[in-house]
Amino acid sequence: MKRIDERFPRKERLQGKRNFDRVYKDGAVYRTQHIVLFCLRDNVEGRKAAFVTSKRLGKAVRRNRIRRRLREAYRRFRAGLPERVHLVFVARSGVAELEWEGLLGEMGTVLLRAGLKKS
RNA sequence: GGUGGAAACCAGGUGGCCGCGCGCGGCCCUACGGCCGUGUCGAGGAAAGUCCGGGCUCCUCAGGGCAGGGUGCUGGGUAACUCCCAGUGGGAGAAAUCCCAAGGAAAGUGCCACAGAGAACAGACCGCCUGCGGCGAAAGCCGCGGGCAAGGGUGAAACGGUGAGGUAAGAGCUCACCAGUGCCGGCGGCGACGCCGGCAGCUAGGCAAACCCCACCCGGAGCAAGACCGAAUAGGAGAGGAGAGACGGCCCGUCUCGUUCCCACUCUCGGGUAGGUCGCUCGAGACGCGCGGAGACGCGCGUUCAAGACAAAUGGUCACCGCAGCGCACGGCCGAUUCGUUCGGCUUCUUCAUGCAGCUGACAGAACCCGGCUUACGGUUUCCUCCGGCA
RNA sequence: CGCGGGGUGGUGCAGUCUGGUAGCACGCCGGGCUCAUAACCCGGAAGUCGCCGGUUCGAAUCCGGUCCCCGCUA
Repeated sequence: MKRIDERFPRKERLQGKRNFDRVYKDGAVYRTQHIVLFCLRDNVEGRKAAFVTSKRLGKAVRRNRIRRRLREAYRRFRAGLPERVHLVFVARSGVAELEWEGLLGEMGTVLLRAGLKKS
């Protein structure tokens, strides 16, 4: 079996306030129960993603854990995504209680809805 | 076994698979960077709150004062502290032990509600005693005046306590003892202070976490400090300045021609935004040993380099093992029973001792770096206090 | 990183500086007025003063600690 590329290097992280603002302003929005996805495909450089955990989700330890799990889940789908797309994943309350399989499933769902992934 | 208290320590482990950051090595490469390999490498005791104290950096700098703020028993530790250690004096407790912003109220100002007669150079309601007058058989009562502060009552607090003398009744009015205050002396201690002796006066309220006084300390900002590199656009400074003149503006000139400057163009320079790099981790460092000290801590020697992110890395997932608790089963005990069994309850003690792919596992994430404080929180060990039982 | 403001009946606020009585409005409850409702009139209940300590005879108030909420600068 061919090993799939599950890496997520630093340069694929979305950084800088202006990039975020652009995705929030011009990007399309897709929601599931625990994830909100902002997605911008027009006129962007590279494939970049970011994960947002607001203070409402808990203190720093809890937010870090949520963000790390989201990133791990994203890694599983990264290779099948388009080359030019900016993504911002926003965690909603309840993600922390989600099982790993459930989180993977939800990540797949939200990417499917955004049309970034074939079923 | 319980109970209360004090210290010290730990912060589950191992291994796959997939990732992230950093360092090192190699290869590719103009460079940014990419790929591969590799590592005693990669969160905490509080990384937290940001309550103190420093280092570091910049600003202002001739020195000082005032204002403002902080601290407040003594001695020591420290780079420094509001911290720590050792003591002193108070307080809590049966004890182990713990707690205390603990200078000054005979510098000044202010406050002390309600109650109460009186609350700050005390006061006289009831009361006690007494002189005179009146009434009355008397006890006594009434009126006017005087003496007193023992007793009652109020209050958080009422101007020493007990006893004796004294007196009309009383009172530190006098005396003895005690408590407390001030002063002097001696002894011990570096000192706070303690102990002892003497003298004085006769009692002097509390609150300075009220204003304040006294002593000591404090310049301001903060790593988004600060340093360097530096697009695009606009603007600034300087240099060059061809060609055309039918054609920009201005000046000289009637016009033509011509010239200077501006503009345009080219080049250079400096400031500087976005952005990037540095600051950024070797430091009051960590560990070990020895010495000094009662301790905080200090000194010496040796070894060692152990996170550096920036919409913010240090993880995700699976398996096994360990510890503690819980649950269930089994076992044990008790009760009921149709006495094969089945059902229900308990499993708190003693001895022996078993299983489960069972469940649960605390507080919490570095953001320039240290020293503290405070708060959150799971567990282990040791020592001590008191209580109960057994020997 | 550095600061500021706030927490008091159900709600919104006074009172805190200068310590002794917690007050106002709306709402709520009961009664009256009305055929009835509103308005109006009368009466009433309701507050661990965020929490924990300390100072004081006495603390919402003074002091220290702590928790939460809101906001500001870069």
